[in-house]
Amino acid sequence: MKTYRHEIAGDVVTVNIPQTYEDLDSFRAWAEWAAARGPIALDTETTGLDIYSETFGLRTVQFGDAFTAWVIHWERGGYFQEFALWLLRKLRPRLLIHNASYDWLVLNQRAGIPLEDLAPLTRDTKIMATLIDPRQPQEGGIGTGLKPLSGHWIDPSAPDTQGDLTAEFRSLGLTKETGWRGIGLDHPTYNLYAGLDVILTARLYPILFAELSRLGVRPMLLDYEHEIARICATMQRTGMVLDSDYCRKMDTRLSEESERYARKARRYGVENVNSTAQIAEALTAMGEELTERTDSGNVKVDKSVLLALADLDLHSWEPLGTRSPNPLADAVVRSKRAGKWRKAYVQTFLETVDTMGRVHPMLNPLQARTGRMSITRPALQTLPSSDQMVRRALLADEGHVMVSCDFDAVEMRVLAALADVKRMKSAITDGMDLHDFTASLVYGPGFTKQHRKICKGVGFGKVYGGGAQTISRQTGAGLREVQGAIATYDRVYPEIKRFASRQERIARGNGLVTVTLTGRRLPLDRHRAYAVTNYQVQSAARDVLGQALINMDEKGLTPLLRLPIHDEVLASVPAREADDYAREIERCMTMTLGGVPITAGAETKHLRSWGSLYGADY
DNA sequence: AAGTTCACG
DNA sequence: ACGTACGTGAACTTT
Repeated sequence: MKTYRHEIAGDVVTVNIPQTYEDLDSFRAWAEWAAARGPIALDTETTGLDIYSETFGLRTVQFGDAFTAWVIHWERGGYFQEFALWLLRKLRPRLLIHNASYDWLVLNQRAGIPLEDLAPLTRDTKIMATLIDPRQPQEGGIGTGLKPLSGHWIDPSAPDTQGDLTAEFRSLGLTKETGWRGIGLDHPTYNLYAGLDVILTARLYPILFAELSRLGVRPMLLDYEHEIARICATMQRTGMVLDSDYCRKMDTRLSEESERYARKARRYGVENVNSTAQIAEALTAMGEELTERTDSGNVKVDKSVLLALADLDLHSWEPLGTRSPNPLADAVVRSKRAGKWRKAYVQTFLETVDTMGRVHPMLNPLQARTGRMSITRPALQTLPSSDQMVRRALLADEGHVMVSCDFDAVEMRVLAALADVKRMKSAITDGMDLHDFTASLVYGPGFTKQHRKICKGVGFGKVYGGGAQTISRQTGAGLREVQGAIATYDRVYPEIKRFASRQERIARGNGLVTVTLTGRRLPLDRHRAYAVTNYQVQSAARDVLGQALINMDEKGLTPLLRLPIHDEVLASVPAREADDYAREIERCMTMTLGGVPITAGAETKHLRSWGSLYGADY
């Protein structure tokens, strides 16, 4: 047995690395003893984060408690794998994992243990930490990584196992990317840190548990988050079918387009279309007046500035006919758009696709401060929606069609529920269009389309905490008119202002933390305490989506789910019963919140591509 | 590392 | 007293 010792919070802890069958037998004896006493912490070391690439490998599986860790060299195969599998399949102790989704998916993919088997055994210390404080260190929080949490709760001198290893990689001539694969399986630091991670996780658990109960966070919220984590991990495992041939054609086409317009920009002196300084200088030399400034005071040459110079509508890119188009501005926006679509989307699709032709984006069910989910590599929540070109690359399964189901104006409904806005609630219950109803209250029955637009803008302003200026800019309506609309809005829906000031007062009395309907604790930034309304609304809307996912899971729909997108769910459903599935998804997304009906509408064009739901048919 | 821009809800 | 649009991921340039 290879053994390392290390001091954590004044205790000497032991990291065992079994080398022989006899060593593994000792591991088994320890596991049986430990499992009888409580949960066992688990972690894995892998060759990288690309779980679904062919070359991905599971290197070690670590188990441990607060004093002892066992680093099992999975990579050595044979008995090493058998003992790890014995623990997970036969002994089945309760498990403590930091960021469980990752290890579930790794063990599912490389050890053949379904995540459905592991999830019910698991408590995730990252979820627990996020419910205590969701902020990252740079936002003024503790952080939710194992390193900052250990430093804060266990031992300020706890090693930065990842950071120190990265330094070790460099001294071995490896990089952050190649190190996890290239470092020797017997490297002392690698093994010591692999073991310390589970010891730290084991120590974190009781501390975070006590902290959650001290703060009064309901155990139900913790259970709910673990369910959502399982559902999201399942979606990640399933992935989405990619039309790779189409992607390659799109890659070529976008590359040509980007380069063609870049050449045109070069004729006007812009060598690099991504250089704001070059664009500003060249446009000024052409006699354009650039009046807008960025926050730091530089000349602003973003899309809205450039499209105006190119005489194009901000959304449709149709000619406006208000001035003679500036050819450089036109070339720059076109080159940049093609370049971005290619680099951020198409190329990431092709880089991340697995051998079965599926992409498996990473879903983080609890990423934003408000609890909102995020999706990365590829960032499938942010694909262009104005044009179906990029979304066309993603398909429903063979024999399936794509369905998307959106909540109806969920944030306004959540606001009505949380703030108990009487007239809003009855309008929603009566099935009226909320912005029409508001416009009729503000402007009378003869309201115009422009009036409705202003009221919609004011509604957004309420949800986001925006002022008259921003709403005026967004809606294009005059400042005075918007100011008047806001004043009337506040008169007809007086509960919103009352809710906002009440929530802000409570948060200030609670160390600048607002607690949501579901018991989520959301820290506010001192200078933006007004954001409390948005935090409350955004977070409750996220929990409505979470509940919908759980409803769908209970109906056995999880294998069909593809993506959660804030107020929308994307699913791949059998073509023949598509409409039945669409109705079932709608039912799962329908609920009431504080007496307000939350409804959803599913859409399908009975076609395979996601792009089919946007514009023309494909 | 900071700043800018652009894609989404 | 006043007024503040919210939350993300990703690529790229400049420093």
